Amino acid sequence: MEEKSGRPGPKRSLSAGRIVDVALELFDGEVPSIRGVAARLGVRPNTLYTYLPDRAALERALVDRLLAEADPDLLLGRRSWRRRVEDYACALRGVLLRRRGAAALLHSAPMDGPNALLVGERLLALFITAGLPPTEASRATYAVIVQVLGAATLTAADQDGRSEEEVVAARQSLEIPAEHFPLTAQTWPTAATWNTEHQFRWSLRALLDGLVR
Amino acid sequence: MEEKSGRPGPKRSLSAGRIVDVALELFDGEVPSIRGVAARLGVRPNTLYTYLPDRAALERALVDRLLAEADPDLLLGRRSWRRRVEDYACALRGVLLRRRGAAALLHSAPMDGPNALLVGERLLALFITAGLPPTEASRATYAVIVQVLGAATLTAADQDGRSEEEVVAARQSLEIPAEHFPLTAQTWPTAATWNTEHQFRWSLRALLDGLVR
DNA sequence: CCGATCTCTGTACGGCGTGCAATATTGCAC
DNA sequence: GTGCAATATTGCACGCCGTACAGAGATCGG
Repeated sequence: MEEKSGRPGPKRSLSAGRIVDVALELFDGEVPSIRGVAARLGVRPNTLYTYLPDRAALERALVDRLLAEADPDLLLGRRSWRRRVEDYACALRGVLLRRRGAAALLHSAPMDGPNALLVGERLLALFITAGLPPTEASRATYAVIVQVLGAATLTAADQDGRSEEEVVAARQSLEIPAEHFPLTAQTWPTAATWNTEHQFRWSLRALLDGLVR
Repeated sequence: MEEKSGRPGPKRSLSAGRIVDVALELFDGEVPSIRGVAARLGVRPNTLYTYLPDRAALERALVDRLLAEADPDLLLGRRSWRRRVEDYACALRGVLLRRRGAAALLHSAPMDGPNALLVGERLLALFITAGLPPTEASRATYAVIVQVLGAATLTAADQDGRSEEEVVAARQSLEIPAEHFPLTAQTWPTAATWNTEHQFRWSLRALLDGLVR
């Protein structure tokens, strides 16, 4: 019934989707190795090459999956457009921080998967709602993507598995040579919170202010 | 005369600095391998471990070198503070794009080297000049860093060695399914220019507007 | 001159991505 | 049913990678 085409050869024991599934499951800070994924699937490494051209394809597929873990429907609804952008951005940030290293991955490949397009479309709609002409709305969309991914990547690198409180405490106790960097030393209590969700929201709000000024 | 301490053992044939030198020279999209650097130095790979604890240390050292390639003095002078931020940001972007992959590298390690601190201090001073209270100036500094590194990283990933014109042309000829993403399709000519310096400056200006609103 | 100390090398281990030929399995045409 | 062509999976191999470890040679203070 649901047998696909009448092509000869043995049945496939896997699928690209299943491979990405377990790669995602194994994902922890880094994209798992081909051999690691194969081992978890109880299969020789080369078997994966039946389903994927190379490791880069696995990475690309992972990017799209990860993007889908933040619910794009947060960009819909009847809340204010700013609220929706903020909520979605925070959700995405959360996903990228929980999956350590995911941010760097997202950042390393051009995002042209279907999920990326969907998010772009909805951001675009939001900015047009906010009164921007289409051209500026497009630019604003990219600016927001940059800010969200950039912040998530830096925070993920700095965090490295620790909780937000631990990271702040660790930074707070850093010694800044006040004779060379007086302003930095003076404002260091704030700089210690650079990688918090609070700072994330603050930056995002500032950017949105500037975009619709 | 300049002989260091009277410590036994043969003279060192290298130095950490020299290693970073040739690593930078060999850098092209990715941090060169330990073995590659050693080969270029005419030495066995393990020799490098006399000067560096591990490969991560090489990466960290490279980050600081790369950061220094954009002249921090661009943040000084008597031009308007906005102009200085913009000029420095563009210079840094240029460095990160010329050295493909450098952006991702900068982004993957917490930046706490001396060069990073210097840049931070000067940005801080600029925002205080602009009238922000110290706490907000600190936050603004980070927001700018995020935007610059984020944009450079995404652009570097998308560019992959091609010129700006080639990238724009390639994106322009992409087919966007208008029935699913009407707004995206409509504004695609703009989206094709997302990774240009022009868009970079536009986003940065918007962010600065929002920061000092 | 001795012994301590340090640099550099030889060798090796375990991991990686992946190319290639062989093997086993299947569906289709006859 | 039988043979054929297409296919999935494997075994093996290659050339990379980072780096641990022990030993050889150089260079110093005493």
